[in-house]
Amino acid sequence: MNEYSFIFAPAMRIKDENKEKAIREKAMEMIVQEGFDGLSMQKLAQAAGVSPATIYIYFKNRADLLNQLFNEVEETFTKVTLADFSPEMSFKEGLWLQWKNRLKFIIDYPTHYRFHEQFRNSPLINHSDIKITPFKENMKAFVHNAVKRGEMQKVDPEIYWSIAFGTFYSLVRFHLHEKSMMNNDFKLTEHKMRLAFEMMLKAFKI
Amino acid sequence: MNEYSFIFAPAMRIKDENKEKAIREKAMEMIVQEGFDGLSMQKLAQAAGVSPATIYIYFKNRADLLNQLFNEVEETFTKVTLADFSPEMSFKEGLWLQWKNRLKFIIDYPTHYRFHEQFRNSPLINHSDIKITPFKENMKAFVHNAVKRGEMQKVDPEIYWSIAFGTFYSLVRFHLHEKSMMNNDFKLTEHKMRLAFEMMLKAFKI
DNA sequence: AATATAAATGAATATTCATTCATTTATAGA
DNA sequence: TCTATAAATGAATGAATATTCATTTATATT
Repeated sequence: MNEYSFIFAPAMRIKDENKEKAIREKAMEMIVQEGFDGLSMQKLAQAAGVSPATIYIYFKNRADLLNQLFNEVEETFTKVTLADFSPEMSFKEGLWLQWKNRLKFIIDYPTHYRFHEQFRNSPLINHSDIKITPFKENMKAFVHNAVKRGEMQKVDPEIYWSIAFGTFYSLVRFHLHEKSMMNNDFKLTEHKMRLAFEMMLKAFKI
Repeated sequence: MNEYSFIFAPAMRIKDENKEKAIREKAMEMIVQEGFDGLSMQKLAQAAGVSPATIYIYFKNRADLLNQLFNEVEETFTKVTLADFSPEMSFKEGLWLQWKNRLKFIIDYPTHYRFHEQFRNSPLINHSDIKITPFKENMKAFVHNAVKRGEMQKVDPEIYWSIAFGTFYSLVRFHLHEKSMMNNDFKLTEHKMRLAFEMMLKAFKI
């Protein structure tokens, strides 16, 4: 299949997109539920209703499968997180939108999020910085504007990030797994998130 | 070997404690470097300079090894973190000591810390709440006292935790791995930690 | 020195793994 | 309807896996 298909008119069986989708989804589910070593190609094939050999039509090998999944997740994450966002927004408004967008991603794609969490620092992933560049650009410009307008004090980016998002992600962890710590049933509602958000903001006051 | 050994005078070859220690250490290193599936019993045996069968003298099986390692780490963590700490301390002083103690743990036992990070939410671990109870008791009393003395506003424990420690652990992640985000060489010095700490504290002001 | 005990072992076992390959199957165009 | 093409497959391969077991080895006491 190439751009001259219509001229040379090849006749070929087309790929069944449902198969690839099933493989991707089941793979993520298995990894999230049983960890990376819980994913065997044969068990995955069975779960996806497919022959083991079929997986190798869509993915070069196990490592490639893993990397494709990871990249897919990062792409979706960036898209959801930057929705309606602009670096020109006021510090408070922009940061709150970030929190809301991120919560949306976690609620809408919980498996993706947990999968990403497992591999964010894994040596098994080829972290190709390129993909998250637009994201970083946006965040950098956003902070720059906020400082210029005197809406927040100037700090190391890591400190900014840790207060603004470290707090948020800790709440998310309570929401998602840490049932044993503290209370046993913490649900991160928008209301609770707002409470934490208002407190966190004070840290940046000049 | 039991408490009546001296009476019945058994004659037996004694365990070589260096062997167990080598197994434990190499196992953690291998897991941290290559992930849980990078740990095979035969490779571990080789790395520890021991026969595969020897591992099974000290550990019932692979899962047991993992659990023992995890428990060992949590024990050390609790000890280091609670050093010199008292729930009677002022909010500011107590929280700062927590940050310092935790940083000390991470600096002194980086492998332990990374190992713990990998398995904190893993289904492979039998999380036996019991172990961290003294720790939770201390923290609960500490917050209770601070609220009573009017040093901080009363908030959900998860929100308190997320601002106070979510911020800290995010800094630690930058320090330990996230070389690709932001600047490429963030070193968490006590000075930078103090800057972040002072900002974070403002969130709790009444 | 002899002995009883458990530590320590290397080789063996049975299973599971990722990947390949010779065939078969479905389908778009002739 | 026929044909060329690539999708899809089930079975096979060989390497690696966790665990076991029949022996051997070291040593504290007699």
